[in-house]
Amino acid sequence: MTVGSTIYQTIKHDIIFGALKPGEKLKLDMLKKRYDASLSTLRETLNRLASEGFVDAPEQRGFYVHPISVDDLREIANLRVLLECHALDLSLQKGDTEWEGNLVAAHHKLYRMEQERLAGNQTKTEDWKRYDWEFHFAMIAACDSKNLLDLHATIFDKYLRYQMLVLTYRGEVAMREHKAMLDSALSRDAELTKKLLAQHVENGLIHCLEAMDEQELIPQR
Amino acid sequence: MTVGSTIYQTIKHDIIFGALKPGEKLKLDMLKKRYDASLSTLRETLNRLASEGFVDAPEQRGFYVHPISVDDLREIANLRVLLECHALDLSLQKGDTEWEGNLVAAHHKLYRMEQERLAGNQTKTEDWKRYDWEFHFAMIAACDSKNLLDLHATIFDKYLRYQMLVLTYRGEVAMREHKAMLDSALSRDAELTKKLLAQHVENGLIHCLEAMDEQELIPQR
DNA sequence: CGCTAAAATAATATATGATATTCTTAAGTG
DNA sequence: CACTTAAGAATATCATATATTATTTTAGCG
Repeated sequence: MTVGSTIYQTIKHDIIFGALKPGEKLKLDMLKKRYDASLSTLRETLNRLASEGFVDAPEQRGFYVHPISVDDLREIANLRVLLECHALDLSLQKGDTEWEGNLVAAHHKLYRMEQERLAGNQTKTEDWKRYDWEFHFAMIAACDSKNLLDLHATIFDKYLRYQMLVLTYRGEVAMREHKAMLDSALSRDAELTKKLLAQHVENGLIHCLEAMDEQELIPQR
Repeated sequence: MTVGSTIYQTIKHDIIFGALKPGEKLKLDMLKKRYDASLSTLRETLNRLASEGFVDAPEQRGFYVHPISVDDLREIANLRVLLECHALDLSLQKGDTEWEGNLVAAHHKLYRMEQERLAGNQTKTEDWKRYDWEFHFAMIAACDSKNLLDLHATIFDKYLRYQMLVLTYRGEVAMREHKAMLDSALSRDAELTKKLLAQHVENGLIHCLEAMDEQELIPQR
């Protein structure tokens, strides 16, 4: 698929980065114009997104961007910790030197981006988030379980949507957390790395919840 | 959707229960005749199943039933333990009397079915597996995380496909395991219940691996 | 004037046929 | 025997048509 996979990525991207808003009705007619694809292709895409949970598809009533809620965010943060910690365990056991190299590289790129943001350059948000993803992925890449990596990637994206929603930047703190995780991972201290990761996500969650509260973005359920 | 969701369930069922074999090519023409649905509906269905991992959809080359492998089974068993144990933790914390009632009921139905099988009645395999699912689901039903339950349900189904593949029956042993889990869950002993569950799945895994080996069903990767 | 029911409208789910592209296979060539 | 080419098969995409179901509007009634 060329058209299909393109549309899929585009719509998923638009949901994650908020161009398509939580709860928004996805009328096929509108999508057709907006993404310039045929009905069939669009419906295939929406079905995939529905089964991943980015889109709701109540019977006979079309498609909606999956709504947000505090509970949903909490669940997702918990699942991210669960899956990523488990993957970390495996990855720190199995990772070889090649893995270490990729990890160091991924961290370096993320670090550069974080520096830039600290210096005041708030552009390139998507690049920054991509580097963040690539770093976390590099950490668990050696876990050697495709099933696990797939589940994690989806949950990560769902978590990312909430982060993008409130666009909160934790600056130097998150930067230090990333560095600490890199170090503990390289020294193969799984327990410490998992603890740091859990805190990292937990801190992000708190930040996110506060911002959602301030911006009055959200129903409790 | 009536046609759509029906076809979805049917094809998923046929994959899990082996009517559609691992690695089998799913030609649209063939599916059209077999399930009596239109191309568009079928493609929507296959896209959903692909995103859940029951079907592979390599670009431009149609659809295939996701192949089996020893590694895949191992990954899935591990993920089932991870997700179900986590959900157990939450569920034992939060479950109320209503939950206990449903759990006892689910166990009773499973127990009856297991008795019947022990007595030699090997029919109703699908009912038996449904009761097994309902029991495990009842255990974690109070975890209060839709995201978690969804992930678990999918992993459970993938695990089930392997079980159906080798059709091994662990008889009295599995029966005792279920009873032990019921008791420890009702007494809210999360650690014990998790331990029992991990063993339960691990035992099933071993059984499955042995049977796969005997039946020469499988490539290592 | 507010409410319910009927009618009109809009949108979805499904099916079909058409076309361009791509994959697969078989045949032929060097 | 490897490689290229040509034929055939299958897929991906699109446009269109229709039945069914939601939603909105309108009209009628209390």
